[in-house]
Amino acid sequence: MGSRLNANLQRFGALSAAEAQAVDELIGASRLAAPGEDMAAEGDPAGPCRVLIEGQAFRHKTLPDGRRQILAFLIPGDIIDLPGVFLNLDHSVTALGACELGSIPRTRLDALMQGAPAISHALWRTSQMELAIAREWMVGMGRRSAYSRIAHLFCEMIVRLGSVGLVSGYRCTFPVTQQHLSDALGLSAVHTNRTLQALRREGLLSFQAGELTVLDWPALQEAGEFDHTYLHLAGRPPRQSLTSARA
Amino acid sequence: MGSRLNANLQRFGALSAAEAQAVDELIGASRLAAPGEDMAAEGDPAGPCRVLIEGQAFRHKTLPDGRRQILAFLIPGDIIDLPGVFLNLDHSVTALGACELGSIPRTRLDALMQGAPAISHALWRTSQMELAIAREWMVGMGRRSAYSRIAHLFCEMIVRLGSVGLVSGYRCTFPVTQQHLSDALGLSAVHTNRTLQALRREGLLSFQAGELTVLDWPALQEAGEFDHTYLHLAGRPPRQSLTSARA
DNA sequence: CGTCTAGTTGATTCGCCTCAAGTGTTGTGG
DNA sequence: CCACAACACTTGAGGCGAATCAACTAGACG
Repeated sequence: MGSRLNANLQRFGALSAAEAQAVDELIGASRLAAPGEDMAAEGDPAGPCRVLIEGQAFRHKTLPDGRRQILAFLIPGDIIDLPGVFLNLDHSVTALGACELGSIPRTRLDALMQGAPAISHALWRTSQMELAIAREWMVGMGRRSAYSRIAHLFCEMIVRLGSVGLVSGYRCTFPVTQQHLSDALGLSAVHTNRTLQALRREGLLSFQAGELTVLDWPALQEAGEFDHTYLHLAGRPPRQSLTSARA
Repeated sequence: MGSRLNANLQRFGALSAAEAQAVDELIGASRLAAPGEDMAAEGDPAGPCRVLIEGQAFRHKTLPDGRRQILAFLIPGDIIDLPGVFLNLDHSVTALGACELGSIPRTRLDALMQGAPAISHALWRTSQMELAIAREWMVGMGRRSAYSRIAHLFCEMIVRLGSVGLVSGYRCTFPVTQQHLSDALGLSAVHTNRTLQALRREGLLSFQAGELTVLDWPALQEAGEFDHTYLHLAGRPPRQSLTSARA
């Protein structure tokens, strides 16, 4: 369903029925990506613009000696190649679990960005939201403790996944290993492990086998100094469970 | 001179003469900001879109207890309010030295983003470049040592300022205190001080009174693991001095 | 069953932080 | 012209958070 893209673009404000339909028609053939597959690599020239329809992925840079920094997690509805549309890609994108990808022809995209102001604005907003998330990550890596950082990331994923209907009962799929978490937060795997244990011990969450369950949402937010406003999702922490297809 | 904006937008690719003129005519009245003045604060609603014509500034978030994270440095030609055009601002912007600001009416901006593909694309590229810089900062804060991070930031500023003609002889104005550097890099002021001393001791640079001079550009790049490609400036490290007005 | 990967644990080390003074410079008012 | 703030920078001492090194366990898989 391409309408995941619609769900994404309309998180900030509704599109008209015609526009929404135009968005759905954007997406051509979809294809699958296997877990761990590199969907894009550093230096790739501009190509088609792909959308993550199902599954999760991450952007990352890996240094020559193996150190890796994860830059963003992508969830259904996110646009993979927005950076690559205008500049050469300066990082890689790898699938976490199995992914389904949609593809938008460049000509169609260009046409809409020129001719459909509402869609163009929606694309701008998603791009600025990615920047807003990056800024919050910088605050975390620069100024927050490991404990806070981990809590904050989990809060963020709950709200983001919730906004596209992938959270129910404070539970969601987040198929990352502790090593992924470490690389996203700038920590060692050992320290991430111990800190995760502390979060579990305090009863804030459970996290195993790629499934995250928040057990004490207020406490987790406080631990992470989490304030959802930077996500610009009109204050939509998961109050009631937004049960959704195949959550 | 509004043409600083043109210099910025055309760093990636030329605009036609007519487009360049349209860009220059975008900017209405300019005004001055005093050193340390907050030019925008967290939570500000969308307003006019301002451009930094002269001087430098920085984006930052300050936490309730006083910890501060600097998110970006803005240099002449940079657009201050790009994040605020589409979403409420989630951070503050403060002048470093004295600044001159130009202002673009929203209606004019919207019209150009719809009607002038080349300008619209140039805006997209600047936005994606800001994201690219943010990503590189994440790599630094997550995975690089204090020594590397400082070196990297200085390399970045030299290349960015060089791309708008504000570097001559590997020397540029960068009016930040050690505290600013610390807040940008996620370090304590004490440690920044000691690490700066190391960089000076090794003869890589001099940095005092807001003026940066790179004494050993190859060594500084190596120390910072600096690879300019993420800046997408067509590999323009400052070879020959690009002397410029009032540099 | 061996092998692989993810997670866990302990011991040790170190990069960076915090606290606490002290220096130098600038600006300001008496 | 001299206190004296105010600020940026510097230096020393001590401590903690997180890294590193090194096993070891447990489940998944062929």
